[in-house]
Amino acid sequence: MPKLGMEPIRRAALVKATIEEIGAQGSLDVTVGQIARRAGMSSALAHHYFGGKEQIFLAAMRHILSTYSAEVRGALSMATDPRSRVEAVIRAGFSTSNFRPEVVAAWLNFYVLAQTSPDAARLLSIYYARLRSNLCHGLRPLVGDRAPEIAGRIGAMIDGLYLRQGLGQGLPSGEGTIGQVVHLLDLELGAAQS
Amino acid sequence: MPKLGMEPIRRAALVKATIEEIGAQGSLDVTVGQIARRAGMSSALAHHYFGGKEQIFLAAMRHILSTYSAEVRGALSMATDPRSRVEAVIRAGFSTSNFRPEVVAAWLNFYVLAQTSPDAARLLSIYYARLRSNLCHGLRPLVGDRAPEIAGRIGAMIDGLYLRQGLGQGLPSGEGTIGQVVHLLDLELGAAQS
DNA sequence: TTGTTTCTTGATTGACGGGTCAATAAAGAT
DNA sequence: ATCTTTATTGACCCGTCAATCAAGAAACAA
Repeated sequence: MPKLGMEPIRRAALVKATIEEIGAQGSLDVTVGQIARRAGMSSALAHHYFGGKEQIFLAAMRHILSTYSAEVRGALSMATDPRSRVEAVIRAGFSTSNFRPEVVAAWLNFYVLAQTSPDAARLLSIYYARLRSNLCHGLRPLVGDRAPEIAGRIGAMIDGLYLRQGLGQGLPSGEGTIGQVVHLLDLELGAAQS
Repeated sequence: MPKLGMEPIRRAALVKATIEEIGAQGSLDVTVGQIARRAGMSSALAHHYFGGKEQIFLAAMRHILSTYSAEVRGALSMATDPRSRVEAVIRAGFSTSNFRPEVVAAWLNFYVLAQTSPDAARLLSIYYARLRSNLCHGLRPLVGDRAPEIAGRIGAMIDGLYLRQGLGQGLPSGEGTIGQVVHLLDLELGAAQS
């Protein structure tokens, strides 16, 4: 049965299974055995390819982050004016792929992991820096030096809405969630003009 | 050595030790043994008084929530006009006692617990309902029917800033954090007037 | 004194989970 | 044909941890 060149296939399957398992179980405590079973292999093979549980999680996190980055790039490529740039970043953050319950649950899991794992903390800070940079890039032509603080507030609200969604305390419709952030953007732009 | 009437003393010591241990260790995974050792007793005694690990956590969460409620009541008692009522709620949420790293870490822990424990989820929803109610009560005289959605945005930003603080990605000064939310309040009030 | 209740812990149990290892099997290389 | 590399797993080890239990020690009641 052993086919050659299995490594990338197995790694991708494990990353996919990790995200699915977190979402399916709802819990943030998933075992390597559960992930491996969902991916159709033994837990020993998961260890063979990744070395440990934490590295499996980090690989899943990198996958989510790279997907997110690609979506942001795609959305930005269609934006012409600064205002639509900012909206593109917000919409990408709340895109269906990022907003699926299992991905939100994965984010919560990674938040927890970032408390103890320097690698996870580093990845998270990269995400924050990128988000800030993307928002500032669109905001600076509109509000100048006030861009960083406005970006901070928008980012905080995105995180807060994410959290509530993950806890099942958010609004039922995800579209309304985007509207909340866009509303904040409107307020900030209106205040900066005066 | 056994003194009589130890139960309330032991329970309070365990609640205090639970919060301290979460903050001291930084991690969200604390064991009953660590909590009991910090409280100066054996893990068996902790089980004797609380029955299980989850109930220890829930007791600590209830303590934090009741402290928070008392602070909100105290701050509201000194507010006269609606605007200062809203600010009082915001300031109480970011009071030094709620904003200490160990309390923030405890909140993250309870978020995680709420994913699996119905009791924890119930407590969290009570917190959310109270926060919404407190904010709406102050906002309604100012903005009328728009109070609920504005309260939702303010609450989301509070949560988001909490999250960043817990992850060490927030601003160094907690005072600036309050300013962010007050800034949002100003924007919302200004927009509602027009 | 003789129970009885309250407090307290060391020792133990049982389960779970991450990680390792030897062994097996296929595919290619020499 | 033999050797090496890659793939794969079942079985096992070891540590951790929640929860239990039996027993001891102090205060109190009879």
